[in-house]
Amino acid sequence: MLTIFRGESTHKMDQKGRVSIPADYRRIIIEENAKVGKELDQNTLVIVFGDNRQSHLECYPLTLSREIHENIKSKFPRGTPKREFLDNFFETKSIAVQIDPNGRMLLPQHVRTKAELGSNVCFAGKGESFQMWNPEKYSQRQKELEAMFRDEEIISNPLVLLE
Amino acid sequence: MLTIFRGESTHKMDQKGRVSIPADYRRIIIEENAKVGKELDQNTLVIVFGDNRQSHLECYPLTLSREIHENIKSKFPRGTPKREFLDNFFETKSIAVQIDPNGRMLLPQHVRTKAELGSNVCFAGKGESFQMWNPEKYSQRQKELEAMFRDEEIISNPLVLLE
DNA sequence: AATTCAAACCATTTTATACCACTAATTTAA
DNA sequence: TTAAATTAGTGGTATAAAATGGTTTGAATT
Repeated sequence: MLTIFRGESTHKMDQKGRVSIPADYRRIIIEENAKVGKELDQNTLVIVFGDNRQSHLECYPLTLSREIHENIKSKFPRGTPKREFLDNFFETKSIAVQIDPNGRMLLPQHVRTKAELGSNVCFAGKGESFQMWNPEKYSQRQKELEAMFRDEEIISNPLVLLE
Repeated sequence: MLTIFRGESTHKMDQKGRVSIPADYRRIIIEENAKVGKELDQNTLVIVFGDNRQSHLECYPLTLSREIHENIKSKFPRGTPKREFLDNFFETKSIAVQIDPNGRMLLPQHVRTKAELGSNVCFAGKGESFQMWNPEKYSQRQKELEAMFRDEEIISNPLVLLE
């Protein structure tokens, strides 16, 4: 089984804020969460909505959420500005949601508003996490990404960047 | 594990000073307190209002309150200025409140006054603790935080801070 | 005895969760 | 390769829980 979030897809969100989680993402989340323990948390995922520099939602299993938390704690002493900033970004500006029996999650209103989500939501796998986007914002971001390396370097194949 | 205070929300406070504690925070508090023992203390939480450098309330379960207390005792000998300062900050300028059968806490008048709390209270999860804020003060602080790293470093994603 | 404040109780609104049903797509097995 | 079975995605409804407002009781204070 691949523990890599892959691919892009669009799902419906209803008025109550319910969205189906792509089935393969769901499997990865459950499988990852199993490593952490606690049966109760088994179908939990963490969603970071962050501050105004980000217009999408960043989603990950408890394993990665915990890794980030531990990183923050060990690298930045309590009371320092960076610590406060990071705690705020990754903990205050985030939520934990449950996967319901139908494989959906329920996004609270303030999160939907923050990410400008309407009746359609784009999912994008990003390896160890996945993202949720407003479809327009998403294709906009895609264009930006494509343009980003078009001019300076002529890249026939992005693999060259890995050299 | 899910014992991390997360997210932000706003709750009403009535004239008597009663505020609902976000349900997930409540669960974490109870779960944490269970580690300490004493059935009586099961639904107690500690609120530090501190001195004038802080305009919010810092709230945590008995486990953390105890940990802080032990830390102070072991690191600063009785009679030293630092010891006096810390005792004053974390013990004198704090209260222990109960969670009532409806999931609310009752804030005494002097604490409400100190934190400038009116009919709306902002809750902000901070990992091992959570905070309560006057909504205006809160959004003001948020702006400050966001500005804090905008100019000096170009951060497309705060994760780079973790490298 | 009157006043104040905390605690308990009760009721309503809102929101989240569970439950059920349908369709489409995919997989499995005959 | 088709029919049956399963899984995915979606919508609606019923139920439970959370948030909050109000009233009453009880203890402590003046």
